[in-house]
Amino acid sequence: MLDIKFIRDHSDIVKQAVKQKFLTVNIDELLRLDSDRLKLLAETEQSRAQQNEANQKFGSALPETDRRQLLTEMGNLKTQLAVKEEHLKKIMMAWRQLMLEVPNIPDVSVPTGKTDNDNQEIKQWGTKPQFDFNPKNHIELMTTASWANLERGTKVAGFRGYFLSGPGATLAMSIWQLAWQTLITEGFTPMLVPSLLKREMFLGTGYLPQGSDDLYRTQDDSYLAGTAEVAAMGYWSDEIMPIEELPKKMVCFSPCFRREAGSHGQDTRGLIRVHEFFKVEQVILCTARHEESVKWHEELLRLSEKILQLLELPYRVVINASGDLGLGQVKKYDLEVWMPSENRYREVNSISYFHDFQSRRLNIRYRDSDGKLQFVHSLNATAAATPRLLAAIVENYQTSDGQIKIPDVLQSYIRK
RNA sequence: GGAGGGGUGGCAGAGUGGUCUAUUGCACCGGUCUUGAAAACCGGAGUCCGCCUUGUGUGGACCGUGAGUUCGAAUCUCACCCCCUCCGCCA
Repeated sequence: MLDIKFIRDHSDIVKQAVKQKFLTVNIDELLRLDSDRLKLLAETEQSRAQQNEANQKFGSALPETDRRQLLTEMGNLKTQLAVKEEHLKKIMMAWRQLMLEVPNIPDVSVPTGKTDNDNQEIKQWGTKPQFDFNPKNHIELMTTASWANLERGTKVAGFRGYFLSGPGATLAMSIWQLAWQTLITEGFTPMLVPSLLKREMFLGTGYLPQGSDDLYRTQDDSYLAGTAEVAAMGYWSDEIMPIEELPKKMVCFSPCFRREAGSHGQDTRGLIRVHEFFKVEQVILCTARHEESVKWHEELLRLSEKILQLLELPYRVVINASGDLGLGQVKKYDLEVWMPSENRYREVNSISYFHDFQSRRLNIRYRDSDGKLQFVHSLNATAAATPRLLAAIVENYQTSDGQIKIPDVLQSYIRK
């Protein structure tokens, strides 16, 4: 959510952001509603002031005739007030709805473009493996070695279901461990967070109202989170954080659920796109300065890269195009790992910052050195998501006889 | 799933229709006293929104949330959420 004052004063910038993100939010309509809202607000508040004044008189001793007259006057006032309040309530509902749809402003360094085709590559790291044979894809490699079982997966869980077993299962856990330990060493607080969450947490983080197709909802109207970020942010909602807590760096582990509603035709087999996976996620809350956000954004990029580097996986860094940004994101880097079987890079990490877009919705604040309340800035980044990352490892570490080497850095997490 | 008790400021906790500008205590900030501190005493404090003459200004809202009754609700009614105690079921 943006500050309505900012929207009023910089409607051109906001409209530009709507265009850049290829959204359809009527900012002029919002501004119209807003001025109606303020006008009605002033009127109802004036009526209430009269009401309060009359209440003072009722509290004191009053001659019976005066009391009668006042009762009649207040009865009329009540009727008028009820009409205004009803009107105000309608306007407020429409206003809130629109406010939730207003996107955050992309940073100037974000390339304008509609899809991930317009993402801008800024770096490549590592050496793509050279095979003197036709590299197999992760599905063939893993099912042959009984590291994964997709038939059982779909039998039990349905479309996009999977089992990991044997070394495949153990390796997945070792990847979590690698990310987990690496980030704890970097000063992150480890957290296991819930995934079954209240609706308001999704509104607060910007996944609702527009993303409802991508979320699983329960019969109790709670939702399954697609990332630990939702719970980690919700943890601090409606709180005033002691300034000493900032920057708050959290490393969170959780199962992640995604309906993938808009991508039924894509990656229909294998472990790249699944409904249920596990992720180690980095979340940072920092003080409300753009330079702070940028600093921690670069730091998150460094840490996410570090994990891929430890795994010695060839990858590239891209800046996401404006149309590929989420509603609240100011800027996002994706890390894409080289997939030999596809001869292309695939996204495994994304690293974003939001300024106060999320904290304003979730009401997460701190008191600055002047004693003023400020909304914190928030950022988050993937550290390691399995099984997608596992699939990348398997493909890059395959040998000519269909075996899979274990990355050196994971050896210590594995018994044999 | 059943029964009961609760939710009031940073914390504790009073308030059962108007005199509430929410009692009081603790913690906090300022002052008096003191060489300094403590104690004592005096005083002050919240958040959000609006308005203008931008001030030590002014109006409104905030007692879990939302509706309702009323001229008027922390207080009465209803629904929901959350917490506690006990019972049942279960990992």
